[in-house]
Amino acid sequence: MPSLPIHPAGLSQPKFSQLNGFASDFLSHPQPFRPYKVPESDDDVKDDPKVELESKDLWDSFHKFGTEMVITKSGRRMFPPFKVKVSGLDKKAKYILLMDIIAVDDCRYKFHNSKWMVAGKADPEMPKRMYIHPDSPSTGEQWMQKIVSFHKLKLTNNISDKHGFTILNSMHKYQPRFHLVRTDDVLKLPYSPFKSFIFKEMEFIAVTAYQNEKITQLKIDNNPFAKGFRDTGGGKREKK
Amino acid sequence: MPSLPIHPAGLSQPKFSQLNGFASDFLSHPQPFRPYKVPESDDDVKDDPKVELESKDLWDSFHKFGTEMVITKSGRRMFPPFKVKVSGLDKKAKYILLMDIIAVDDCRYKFHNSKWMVAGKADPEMPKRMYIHPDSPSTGEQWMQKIVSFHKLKLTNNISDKHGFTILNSMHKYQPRFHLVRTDDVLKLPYSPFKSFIFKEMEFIAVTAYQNEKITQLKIDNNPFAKGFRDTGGGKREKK
DNA sequence: ATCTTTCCCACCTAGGTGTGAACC
DNA sequence: ATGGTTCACACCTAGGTGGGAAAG
Repeated sequence: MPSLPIHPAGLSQPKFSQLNGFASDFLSHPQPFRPYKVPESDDDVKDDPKVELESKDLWDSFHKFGTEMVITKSGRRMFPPFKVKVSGLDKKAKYILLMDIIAVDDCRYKFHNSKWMVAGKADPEMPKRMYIHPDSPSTGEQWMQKIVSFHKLKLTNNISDKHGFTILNSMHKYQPRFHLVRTDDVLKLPYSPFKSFIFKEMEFIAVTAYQNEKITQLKIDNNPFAKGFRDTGGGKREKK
Repeated sequence: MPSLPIHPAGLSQPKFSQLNGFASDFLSHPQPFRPYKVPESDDDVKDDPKVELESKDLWDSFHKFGTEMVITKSGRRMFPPFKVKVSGLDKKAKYILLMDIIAVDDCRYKFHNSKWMVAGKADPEMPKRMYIHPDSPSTGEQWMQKIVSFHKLKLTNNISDKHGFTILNSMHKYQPRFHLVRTDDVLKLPYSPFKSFIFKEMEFIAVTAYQNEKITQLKIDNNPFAKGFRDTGGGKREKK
């Protein structure tokens, strides 16, 4: 066997990526997590995680009118993007950061007379996937160093989706959640201490086309990719 | 501590990513690897890795004229991109795949009278970084499933580069190498069995501007991002 | 003078937006 | 008739090309 002199001049941390950062199926059934802190253990006095939602003001301005998120067959990102600042982690410990999206209630909605109203019982929900942040696992120090972004998560209404996108029902209400798990390996996820966070202002209704024009305008005004639809300056379209 | 019901409906494999897939500095000094196969051990009869260079014909057509790779301050990809098909791995074992680029000789070159000639002794080399494939570590099965691409590697001549790009000397000759390490953790890299591969047709001279117009033409004809410079059809430029 | 490097540019690829008509 | 969904599209962001003038 030839033996070349290799000099690894610097090596990075284990991360998640590919498959759009999404999940495969070897742990495809709901599993309970162990509580985050077990008083008897020595391991858990080392951190006290705090999580702050980025662009809270922007989320609030959407939430005020009733946030809508478009879902498409080919997959659509959320806007605003879900980003958090994390602090209070154990710098040396490894963490996996995840998010998922759960149904808020058992209702189907409709937008009638400029208002969202209950329109019956919810359709059956598809099993929800966990979106593991592609940098996972990383040390507490690395997570706290920069803003953690989940903007690559995609939503779809295609129940046959093979990309690993999050499948939602149109005209149903959802709540994103954020999970912080202290572990160095995905395989240990189900048995590792964790903490979960919910930001009420991130609640939204999934739609295939925007219902509330105030929401449409907020998207256009704030999403750089929709700049082409702005009245002012940059865009080429004029309001009539 | 609130304990939300989490259902991880599928979890993916540990990967590398971010920092452009590049290295940080906690293992920043050359280290010897253990030989790939140790006869006394049980662990090593499980695989017999084979590696095949993708687009070998394209590499050959460049190599025939003397491949040149542009290096810039802001970082430049290689073209053709380095891609391999891997086979003969242990499906269940985990591997980390890496590449690096080493100086071929101790010479500085110049392009004179349409030929590359030695023009003196080489300039001092910067320490070379290992580029760890962002999907690392993954199982043999996953690596063999699809073509493994290192196209995101970037070359630079900026000795102060902070991105983790590979720093090369202009007008010097280089040889990319490919390394296959059987391990599930970067931290174990220096002590894990490995195998290295070299493709002679990937040898190149680093330049800040193309010297051989035949190389320029091959790049334009084959790199999709240079389509704008093609004479034929798609492009808008006309040769004069 | 000659050779090499730098910078901005037009021109691409790749892919994220809401639109509005068509479809169901 | 109504309401929800789909699709091609123009218009963006983001970033990978070599050219050519200017600089070193």
